Amino acid sequence: MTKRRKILVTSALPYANNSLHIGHLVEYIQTDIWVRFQRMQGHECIYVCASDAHGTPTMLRAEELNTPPEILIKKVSKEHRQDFITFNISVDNYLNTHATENRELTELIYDRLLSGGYIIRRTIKQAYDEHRKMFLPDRYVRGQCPNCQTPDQYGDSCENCGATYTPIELKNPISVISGTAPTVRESEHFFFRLQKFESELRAWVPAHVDAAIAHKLEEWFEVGLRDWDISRDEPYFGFEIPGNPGKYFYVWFDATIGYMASFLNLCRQSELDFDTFWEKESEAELYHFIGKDIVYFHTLFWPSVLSGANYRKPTGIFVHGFLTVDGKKMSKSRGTFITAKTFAKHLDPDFLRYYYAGKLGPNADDIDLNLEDFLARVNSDLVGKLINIASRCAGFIHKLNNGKMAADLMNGKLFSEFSEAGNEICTNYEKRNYAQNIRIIMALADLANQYIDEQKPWIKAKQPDEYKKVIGICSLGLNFFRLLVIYLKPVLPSLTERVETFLNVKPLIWEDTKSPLLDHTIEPFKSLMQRIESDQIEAIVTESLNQLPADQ
RNA sequence: GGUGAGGUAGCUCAGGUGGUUAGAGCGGCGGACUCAUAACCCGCAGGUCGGUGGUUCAAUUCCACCCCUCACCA
Repeated sequence: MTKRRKILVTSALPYANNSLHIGHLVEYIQTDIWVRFQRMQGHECIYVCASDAHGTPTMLRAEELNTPPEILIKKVSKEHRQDFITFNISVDNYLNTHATENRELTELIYDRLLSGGYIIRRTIKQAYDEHRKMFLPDRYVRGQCPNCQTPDQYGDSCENCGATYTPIELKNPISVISGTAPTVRESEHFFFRLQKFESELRAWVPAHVDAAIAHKLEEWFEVGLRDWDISRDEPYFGFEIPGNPGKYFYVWFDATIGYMASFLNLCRQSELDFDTFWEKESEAELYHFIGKDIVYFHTLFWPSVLSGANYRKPTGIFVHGFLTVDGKKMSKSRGTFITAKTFAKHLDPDFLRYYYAGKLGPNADDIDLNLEDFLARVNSDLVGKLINIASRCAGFIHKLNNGKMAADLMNGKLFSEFSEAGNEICTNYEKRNYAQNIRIIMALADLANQYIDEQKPWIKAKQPDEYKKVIGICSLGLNFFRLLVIYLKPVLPSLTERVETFLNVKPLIWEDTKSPLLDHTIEPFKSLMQRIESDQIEAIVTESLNQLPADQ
C-alpha cells in the first residue's frame, strides 16, 4: 500500500444570492467523486467549501429584499449547505466568506502583502451613480459600444464586435441600478502587483495545471500581467480594509481566501492542524476544482497571493467545462434551468451523479445533459445491468441455502479478472477520467450477466444434485456485483449504502476488492433502485418552467 | 474581433503519432430465454469520421482555406 497522503480539496464557492442548479452540481459531483475515491483508498482527504458572500450583487439583492446582507447570506448559505447534503457532496466543512475566520485571514494576508511591497495605491476613474451614491461595477453600466456603435452593451465588452473597454468609454452610458447617466469620479484603489510574480508563475504553471490550460495561460503571459485591483469603495458589502475607512476588499480577493477560512474554521472544531496544510513547506497536497470561467483567478492571482503571503501554492488546479441541457445553454423558458432542489424532489441524486460521471473526463470540455439519454442510460446501466446481477442471483442463494453464500469461488480466474480491473479503475479515478471508468465497469457488468447466462442456474436449480453449483454460480455473481459496487462507490454513495445493507457488510473500501465474500450470509434482496419514469423528467421540466428567476 | 475547444452511426460519446472490413453504449430490427425491476443473452445496424482543396503510393487521421457550434477575453 502506498503511503497515506494528506490532501485538501476545494470546490469553487457558489455565490450567495442564488440557488444551486444542476450546472453547479457538475463541479461538486466531480469533486466529491474524487474526494470519496481518495478516502476509500485510505488517504486523509479533507474537502471544504463555502458560500461566496460579498460583492455588489449581494448588497443590492439584500436591499431589494429589505434585509441586512448578513441575514440574506446566512439564509442562502444554509440552502446551499442543504443542497450539498441532498446530493451527498461530502464536504467536511461549509462556511460562508463573511465568517470571522475569513476576515482574520484576509487581513493577515493583506498585511503580509503590504509589508512585502506587493500592494500599491493608484487613483483611477470610474463610473459613478449619483442617485445611488455608489461606484458602478462594469456590468452595472450599459451603453453604446464605442467601437461598433451597437447599443445596450455591458460596460466591459461588446457582444457584437468583441471590443473591450471601460465603462467610461461607453457612449450614452446608463446605470443599470438607477437608470440615470453615470458621472465619472476619481478614487484611490489598492492594487496587487501581479507582475512581481511573473517568473514564479511561469515556472509554476506547467506542472500544476492541465496542458490545455497552461497553453491558454501562455497567451496571458505574452500580453503581460497587469496589476489587480483588489479594493472597492463604499457602499460595498465586504470586509473593510484595516486603517482605510470606506475602502473594502474586492469580493474576489477574499473569495479564494475563503478556502483557507473554511479549513481554519474546521481546524478550530477538530484536531486538524492549519499549518500542516498551508505553511510554505507543507507536504500536504492542495487541489482546487473550478470551472473554466475562473481559471484566471486560480492560476494567476491565487498562487501569487499565497506566495506573497508566505503560504504554499496549490498542487493542482482541476478545470471542468460547462453544462448544457439537450445541447443548449440552460434556459428558464425551456424549463432546463433546473435547481438542485427541484431535481432532488423528483429523482434520486445518484442518477445525476452517475450520468455526470459517465461524461466527465480530465479536460475542460463542456458536457451535455441530454434528458432522453439520461433516462435510458441510468435505467439500462444501473437497473438493467448492474442491479440485475444481484437481483437474479440473490433469490437462489436464499431459496437453496438460506442466504448463505458459497465457501469457495466457482471461478477464481474470472474473479481475478474483475478484481484486477480495479488497478486501471484506480488510475482513472486519480486522473479524473470518470467516463472511462464507467465504460470499464459497465463492460464488466455485461461480462457478469453473460457469465450467469452461460451457466444457466435456473435450469440447474431444477435438479437437487446441482444445487451446490447453483449456489456457487450465484455467489460468484454476487461477488462480481460487490466488486462493481465498490468501483462505483465514489459515484453512487446512496446506492452503495443500500447494497452494504443487502450484502450485510461493513462500509466498503478499496482494499475489499482484493478478496471475495465467502461463506457469508446476506439479507433478502429488496429493490435497490427504481427506474426513472419519463413523467418524472417531465415534472422536473414543468416545475422549472414555472420557477421565478432566483435572482430577481 | 482575438484566442481556445469542438463538428465521428437516430441519441450520447470513444478512437485514430496516415495504411486491409471506422468503434461502444442506448434506441431500432430479428432471434433465444424465463433466474431477474418486460430486465438479461445472441445476431444485424452499412455512418462519404463538417465542407473544399493540397501533401502522399495511401487521409477520417497531416497542411491550408471555408462553414457551423461552444467558451474565454482580467
